[in-house]
Amino acid sequence: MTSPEKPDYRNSVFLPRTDFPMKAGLPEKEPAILARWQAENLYQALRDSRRGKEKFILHDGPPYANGDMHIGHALNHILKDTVCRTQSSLGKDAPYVPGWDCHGLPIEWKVEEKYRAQGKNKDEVDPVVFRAECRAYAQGWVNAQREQLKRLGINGDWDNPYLTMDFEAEATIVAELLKFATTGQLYRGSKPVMWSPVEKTALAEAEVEYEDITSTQIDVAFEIVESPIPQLVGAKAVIWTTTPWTIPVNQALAYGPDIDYVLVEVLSYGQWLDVAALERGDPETMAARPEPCGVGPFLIAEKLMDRLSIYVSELVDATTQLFVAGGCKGSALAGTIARHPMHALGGFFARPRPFLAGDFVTTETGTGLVHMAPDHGEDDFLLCKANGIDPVFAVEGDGKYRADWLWLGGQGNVIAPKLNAPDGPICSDLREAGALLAASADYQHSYPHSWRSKKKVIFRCTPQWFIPMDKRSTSENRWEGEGGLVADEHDKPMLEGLTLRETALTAIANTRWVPEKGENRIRAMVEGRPDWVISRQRAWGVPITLFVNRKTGAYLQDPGVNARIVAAVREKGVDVWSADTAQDLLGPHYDLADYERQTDILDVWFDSGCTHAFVLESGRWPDLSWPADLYLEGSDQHRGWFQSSLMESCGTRGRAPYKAVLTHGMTLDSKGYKQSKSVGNTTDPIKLMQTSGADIIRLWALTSDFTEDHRIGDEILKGVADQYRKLRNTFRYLLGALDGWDESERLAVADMPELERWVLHRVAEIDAQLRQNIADFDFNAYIAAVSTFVNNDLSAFYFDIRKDSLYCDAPTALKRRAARTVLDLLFDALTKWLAPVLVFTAEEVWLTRYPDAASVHLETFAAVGDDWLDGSVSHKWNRLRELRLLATNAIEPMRREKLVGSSNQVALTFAAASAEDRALVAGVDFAEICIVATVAVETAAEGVSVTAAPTDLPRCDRCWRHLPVTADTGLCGRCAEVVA
RNA sequence: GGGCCGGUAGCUCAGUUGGUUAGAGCACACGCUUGAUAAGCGUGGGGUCGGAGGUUCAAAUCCUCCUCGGCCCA
Repeated sequence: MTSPEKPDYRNSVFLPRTDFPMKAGLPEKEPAILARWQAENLYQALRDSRRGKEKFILHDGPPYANGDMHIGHALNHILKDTVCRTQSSLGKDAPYVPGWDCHGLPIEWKVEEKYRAQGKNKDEVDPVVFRAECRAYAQGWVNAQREQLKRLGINGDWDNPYLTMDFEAEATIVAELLKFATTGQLYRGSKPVMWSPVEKTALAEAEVEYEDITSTQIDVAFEIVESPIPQLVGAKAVIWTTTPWTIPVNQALAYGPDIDYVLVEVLSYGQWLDVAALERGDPETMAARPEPCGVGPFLIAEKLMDRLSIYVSELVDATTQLFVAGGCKGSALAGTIARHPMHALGGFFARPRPFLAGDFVTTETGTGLVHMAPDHGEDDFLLCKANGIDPVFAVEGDGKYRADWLWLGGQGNVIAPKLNAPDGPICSDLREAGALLAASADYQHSYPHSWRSKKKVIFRCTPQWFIPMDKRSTSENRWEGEGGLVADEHDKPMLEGLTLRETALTAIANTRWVPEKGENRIRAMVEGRPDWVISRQRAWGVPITLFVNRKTGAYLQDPGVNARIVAAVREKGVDVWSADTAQDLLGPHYDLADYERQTDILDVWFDSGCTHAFVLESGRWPDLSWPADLYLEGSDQHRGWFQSSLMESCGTRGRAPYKAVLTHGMTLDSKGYKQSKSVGNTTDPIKLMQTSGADIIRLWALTSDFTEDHRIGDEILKGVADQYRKLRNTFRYLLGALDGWDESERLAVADMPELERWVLHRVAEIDAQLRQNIADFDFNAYIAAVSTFVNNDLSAFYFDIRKDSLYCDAPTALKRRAARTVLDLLFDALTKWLAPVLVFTAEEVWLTRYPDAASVHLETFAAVGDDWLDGSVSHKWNRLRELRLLATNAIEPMRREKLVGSSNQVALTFAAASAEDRALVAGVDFAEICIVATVAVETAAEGVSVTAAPTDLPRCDRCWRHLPVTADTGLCGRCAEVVA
């Protein structure tokens, strides 16, 4: 109860007043702000306001147009948006043209799925119709993701995004491919791919699933016909396989160079044999040694020789004994040659089967010797290729051996259990040839199956188009077309005699990688990568528009034909590459009958590798230019887009299409595990926008260390929301304290108290730091700097001290005017600093203060006054804050003992040995700084200490400070004047 | 299985070329304020720096191994 005689001075106090609510309500508010931006065309307005300014070109890596935005997309786009917005805050022109990757298998799949649901087979559908469906499907997801990204507050040219399926883009991709063709940087080779004999098509890894099956395992003897080790000649190398059907395509044997091998004789003595004595070389036993029994001797890994005993006893009789007649390291087997069990058939089967050293050979299963069919295995293919052995394409697309194959020609299917069975044709023939040591249909293992037909798939070599990594460029095949020469210090055309790999490695060295470790990663990958396979046997993509001469096997290189093809694609899209149009595209000088029109399409990575050409260089987006200042994607893109773009650009322009590359890590769940829908540990940004708001997600993205893998989860988001609330309340306080602000209040810095000058000094310091953080793309440090400033310097210190002046001083008081001037400057600085991060909240704050103003996002950072940085003020106030800490520490025990409540009730005694400290405290209103009643300064013998006691002074009824007051009014002198 | 990257309070992050007792913010606990009030201020507890070994006068920091997790590849 207020006593009646005491007037209530509440209404004479200038308390903060604002409509800006403490509770954000972002999910409702953000869409309204978005609508406003859309209505005023913020993106275009920003371009207009930065016209002619220094550019910063971030080139958007295209997400795949398939499915809703997930947290990884959200993070990636928030970072891109923050980069553009912060660059824009510095006054640069930082356009952002978003794009999508639209071709490729996953989309094709979804469309096929739809057909299957209708009981239709993809093969029955006209490719033109099929591609139109794919196009529509991709466009649908482009539209969906576009809305989701807009909702996140990403500022971009959403009305004019780039799509890799635009006819213009498709034409550019074809043109880029033809540049590789023109410079001789394409060749047709072959490579084993996953192949489904049922669907008669190549499969991608994602189309394959693994199932447990039981296969026939066989052990086969290959007779050695030549070897640097004479004892080996005539011996039988034992191999083991679970795919008997690959034996008719065998071309070599592989051994492990470090594996120990033994030559094992099989003795049939018919009675007990002292093997130990034999191995000792005991002469008596040796003399009585029986002749080998006719099978063997066998070459096998020492560790696996027990395997022999399993079946030799069956082959000969139960009394066999194994005798190790010699041994060697695998490396000694180099130069050894065997012959195929079916060598008698002649031709292919009569060729020598060399022993090759393979690192992949282990002694975990089998015999330590591996039969090599380069047609049907990755390891086999690479090892044979390195030794000059090419695939023979004996198995056709339907899984049958080709008709002219000497052994089993026209038979198959190779995945049929019957063909591979122990009593099937392969085993029977091998048995007859005396080469089959064992066969049993009992090997259980996991084996790839087609995701659709559920049938087994095989590895099968098929012809593919490649871009060579190590072919030396020559003057006649260097590309010097448009875009080839760019004025840039790093730019060097692909030099005479350099390979694509060398050019790319140089480009990597000339690129800024953020964080730096990204450079290691991509360099290692480029150093080790094989030739780029650019062909796919698919429908939804950009065709490999090559005509191959049926006689010479060379692809046609005619600028006129190429120009016609590019023009046709530009006009009509990829459908224009068809059998019907082929002759027209070839033109009158060539006869289609002489040429094989390629029907493969391009790897979608080639598409994405061309975006720099289509988007930056084409002029279609006049705000953009080539090369990009920055590419910004997840660290997985070192293998993906960063590399495809690098290869494409190096092959055609001799340098990278980017000056710098920023990578972010993957977003994991709260425990650090990978997010996956099936585990159910995903965080859905779309839901989060509906419950918490986009600004919360944005703040999360930037407070995490996004350069590494980072986490998201409820607890983390709660912390982010707390941090958001602190920032929001700071704005609320600023708005409230600046209520009724009038320009006439503004005071020059020189007229301000030192406390205000200290705040401005801090603003200047932070401004400099933030600019550095922007240059480093270190947004984590950026937010931390702003947050710490708000918490420590403002909320806990400056605001707390200045409440008295703001609430109780007369509006004309210089101190209050100085404080309000600084609050105004702080409002300006903070709003603009946070605008690139809390894009919605900053706008809400800005428009609350300036309802008729244009968007805060058109602004640049607040100008820092020349006179703000002040080292001596900074030094002095840093010390004062240390001394203030002693004061708060001294007050705390009194509070606990209930001697005082508010610090205003405290009388401090400051004792210091240092005259400097004493002068410092005496030279300022230290009571005001500590928010206490009085401060007495004393000289101490040593050190510095602060003691606290309750003050005797009465409380002013208006300002609540303990001061001398006039008895009748209950007011201190200051308040009496203000009230009067 | 291979290459690369990472593990610092409950959470998010700092931690210079090795150099005092490893820091900040948030959260938590306690207290103050009740004129920023579903706010603000103060004080406090909390870490064998993933584990083990090594180098060194000295290790979160350098080396080796192990472990957990991630990306890419096989």
